[in-house]
Amino acid sequence: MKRGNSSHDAETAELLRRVGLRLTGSRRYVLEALLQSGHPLSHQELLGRRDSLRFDRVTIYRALLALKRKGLVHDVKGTDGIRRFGAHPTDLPHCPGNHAHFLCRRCGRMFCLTESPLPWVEVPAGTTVEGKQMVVYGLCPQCARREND
Amino acid sequence: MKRGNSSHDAETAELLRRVGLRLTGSRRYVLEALLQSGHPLSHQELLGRRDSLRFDRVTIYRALLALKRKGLVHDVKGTDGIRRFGAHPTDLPHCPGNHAHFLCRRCGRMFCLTESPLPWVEVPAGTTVEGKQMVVYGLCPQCARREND
DNA sequence: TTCTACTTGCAATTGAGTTGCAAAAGCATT
DNA sequence: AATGCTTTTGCAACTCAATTGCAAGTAGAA
Ligand SMILES: [Mn+2]
Ligand SMILES: [Mn+2]
Ligand SMILES: [Zn+2]
Ligand SMILES: [Zn+2]
Repeated sequence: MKRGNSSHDAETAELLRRVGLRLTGSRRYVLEALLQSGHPLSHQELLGRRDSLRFDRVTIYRALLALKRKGLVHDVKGTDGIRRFGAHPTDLPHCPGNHAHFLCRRCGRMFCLTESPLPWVEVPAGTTVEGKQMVVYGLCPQCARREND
Repeated sequence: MKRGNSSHDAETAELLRRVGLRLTGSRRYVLEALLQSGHPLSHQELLGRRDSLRFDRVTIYRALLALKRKGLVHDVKGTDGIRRFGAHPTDLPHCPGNHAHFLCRRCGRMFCLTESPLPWVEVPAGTTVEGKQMVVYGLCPQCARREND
């Protein structure tokens, strides 16, 4: 499968191989996009990115699920009901998304708040905790400026 | 509009009046249900509760929105994409849902973790924070027991 | 009782995400 | 470079939460 040649191209191949995933066009594209974008992306945002290199919607979903299952990306369900996926910065060995995320209600962009690790949470005895997520929402700096034009 | 006579009946009327909402059957029913249930309820859970007293799905949605707008309930969007609403315990004067919530991935019940207030979160300069939510997910004690039967 | 603004029911619609299946492609092997 | 097995892809259909428009009904004030 043909690919555009971009900065993380070799890196994505190496990452996919390392976790035992086949190197396919959609996976390289999605992982690449998540690495380049400085912030988590929704399925919808991933669909429209380049005019060449078009994949089916379902294929993008399945690529995301594969990357998630192998721990290459983390995901957050926003207060808007939309799931966004972020690649882990490759310099940090294991940052499995255990930080808060900010969601702008106006532009819909999500940002990792990597400086805000999630707190320990006390749960009732017998409860099994499998994960947690925190979403802070409001207006990003850009949108806050426009709001009071 | 006819109503079942239950424990919080007078209380709901008083609450609705206090915030300037008209006393309608659907609002009294929804608020009552949220007060009685010890945990937040989804729209779907609210629909099936009694056989008498049937309201349209959309009416239940709109009742929830009204209660939310007036601050009588708080809401959380679960990692399963379903929004759940919880009444504020009336003894606490203002507990606007600023605590973590647990969501069981098996039975779908959500619980308020009122002992875990949400932490302060640092955001980039210029950002406007309007709210935040934290969802801890896994298995509730009941479901955890059944999982290894 | 009357009036009016607000609320409800119904039908249609949006949009995220999932499922089943046949065709296509990755990759290890010959 | 061809073989063969397994995984992945594209397509169409589907599920399900939530929203919208509008006409009919109702709460609450006068
Ligand atoms: Mn993140
Ligand atoms: Mn709560
Ligand atoms: Zn924004
Ligand atoms: Zn459970």
